[in-house]
Amino acid sequence: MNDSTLPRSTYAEISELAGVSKSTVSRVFNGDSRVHPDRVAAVFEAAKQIGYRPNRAARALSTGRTGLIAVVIDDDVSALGDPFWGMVTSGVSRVLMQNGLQTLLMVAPLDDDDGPVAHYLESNEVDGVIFAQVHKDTLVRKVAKSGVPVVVIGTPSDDATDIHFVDTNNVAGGYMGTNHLFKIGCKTVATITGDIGTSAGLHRLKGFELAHKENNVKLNKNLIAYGNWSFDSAKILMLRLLASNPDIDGVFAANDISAMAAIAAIEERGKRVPDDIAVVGFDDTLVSQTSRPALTTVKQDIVGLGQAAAEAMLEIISGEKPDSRILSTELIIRQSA
Amino acid sequence: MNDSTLPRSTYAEISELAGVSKSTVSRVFNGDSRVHPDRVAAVFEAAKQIGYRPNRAARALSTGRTGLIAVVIDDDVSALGDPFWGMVTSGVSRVLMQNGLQTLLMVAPLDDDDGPVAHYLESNEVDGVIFAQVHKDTLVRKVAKSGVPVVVIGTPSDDATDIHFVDTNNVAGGYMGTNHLFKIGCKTVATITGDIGTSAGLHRLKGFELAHKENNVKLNKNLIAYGNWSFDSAKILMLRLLASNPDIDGVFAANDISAMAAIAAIEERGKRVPDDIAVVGFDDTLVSQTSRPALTTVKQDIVGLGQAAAEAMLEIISGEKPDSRILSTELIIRQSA
DNA sequence: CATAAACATGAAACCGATTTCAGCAAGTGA
DNA sequence: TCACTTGCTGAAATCGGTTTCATGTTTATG
Repeated sequence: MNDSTLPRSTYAEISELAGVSKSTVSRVFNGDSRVHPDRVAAVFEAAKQIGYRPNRAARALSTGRTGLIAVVIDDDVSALGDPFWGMVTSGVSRVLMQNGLQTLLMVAPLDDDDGPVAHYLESNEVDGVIFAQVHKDTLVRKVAKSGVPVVVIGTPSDDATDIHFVDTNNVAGGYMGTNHLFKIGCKTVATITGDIGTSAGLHRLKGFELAHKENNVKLNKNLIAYGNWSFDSAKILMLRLLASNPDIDGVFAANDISAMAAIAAIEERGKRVPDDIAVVGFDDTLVSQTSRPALTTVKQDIVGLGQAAAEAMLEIISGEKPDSRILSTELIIRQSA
Repeated sequence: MNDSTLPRSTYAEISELAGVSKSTVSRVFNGDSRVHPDRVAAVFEAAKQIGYRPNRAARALSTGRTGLIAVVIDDDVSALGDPFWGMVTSGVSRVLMQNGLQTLLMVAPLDDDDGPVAHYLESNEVDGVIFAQVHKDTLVRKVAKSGVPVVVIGTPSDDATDIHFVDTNNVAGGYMGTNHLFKIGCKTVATITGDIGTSAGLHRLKGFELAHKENNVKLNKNLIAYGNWSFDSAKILMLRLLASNPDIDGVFAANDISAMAAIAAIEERGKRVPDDIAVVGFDDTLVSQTSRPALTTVKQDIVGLGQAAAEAMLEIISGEKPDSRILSTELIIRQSA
């Protein structure tokens, strides 16, 4: 059954060695203040001596808490190639680990709210769930309703106000990027959106529209191309935009990868960046530094987003009701605009 | 204690509803063939009716298996920005999930073989550990010795032959990339290595050297620049190479990011890629498709690497002793060489 | 000084599965 | 028909912690 090569160590052994009961051992390890200092010392000493390691399964069984937080990432192709999610996850993992919790990673389709993933999340196998890249929030709502603490990275739809979320200020970011294009003199600014089924995609587009209003530029719907974060879609869209609107002199792309695609399309049509057309991206991932021309982009704190989500989760678990957090963005000016 | 909002469901309830004992319920769920078909049906029917969900903690406590596999990724800066590890991990996760196991992600420094991570891994909290990005294998050896199944992504040092590993054929890949440069007519080929403290970095360099031998080109040690996978280090090294060896006409970079950096450095010095200097990368991550000129690179199956690691882990757990697997590489010719 | 309240502790029940062991029923062989 | 497998089943022990409850000991209160 248990055939570990390590010597087993249990409360029973500590209790024997320290001359106290299992109950007292448990109290000591859980910081119960009522135990006499001498016993506390004896227990710690005994534990150290036999190299005690707690058995989490046993603890989980009796407390109902597993010490695991699931991070659920939507399993579509774009999730894999984009370093974004790895960075978010490492931010989550770092904070959780510092607090004695472990990160359970689930890369799975989120549109199935009755599949194995849904069952797993609802079954108290984890103490909380952090959702990322949400298109549909039916699964999120279902899990939240089952009583499991939930934090969403991104902004849930308006009618899910009871769900805690952490997000980048994508409206401000979209505004910032677009506004920069107007400020450097662009007259005809197009955008390649992200997936507007996600809050990030939608909000960045809102920021784009807001910048038009603030700069008293009439919004031309023909200059909005609806993409899905991917290089291929963005490139096709940019080529189309150039064909139908030859006077474009600025492009705001909803992520760095789309911006790269836009630049590729623009140069393919014999125009130059930034001289003929300026391009602004979003994310400030590695590509924005490594591309040529280096990409002017709206920076978001990706690792910080993961950390904030984990911190929110910790607060919720400890019974607090934290406010949702919106992280600010910053314009990084390089060469492309 | 257990205050889930879901109705609790246990073997006891099934047993009552189905009119059998808990023992029989357990046998049914574990596929014990001795149970009478009628009872099996009754148990499944009862389970479905009350919406039974197993409690993994309870199972873990009595079997000693947790159903968790840890993926341990070395926590240095390069791990974050590089999409490589996210892709590997998603490959692992997919295979494990298909087999009812969960992926526990630990992003942690691997040089501490007596810290909390080490203790956790040795404490039978997980059924197996997959290590990635290994510089030093002291922790790996320690965990393996403690009796926990271990799979390494990468190749461990020669004296750790008992540890199972899964790797890309980096020597062949390095050869392939370098050989291509010779085949297209390059005479003076430099390389920017990865971290040669890792097997991947070292083996790609070996492949570079091998290609020289096969092409009867004398190896010039001055053309080897020792990098660490990062953009910044690679760019500085490339600038140095150009300064000291003005006749370089080909560069093999140990990863795509370094190749991007090399191209940036080359163009900064007023030379053109591939006309003046051809550049080959390694990985075939997204950047190699999105860069301009598009990067000629050695493709490795990154997701497949994760999948292979997970499959090896499954075999080890089920008592087999699988052979270590070496995945092949493929040259993807684009524009940069 | 008597009584109540606070404190410190151990015995035992409990969490929800798995597994051993014993026992009953049916089938086999002599 | 008797002894003996073989097949199927349930009671009870077990995994390693946590928690309740009862008890003995101090300290505070009137």
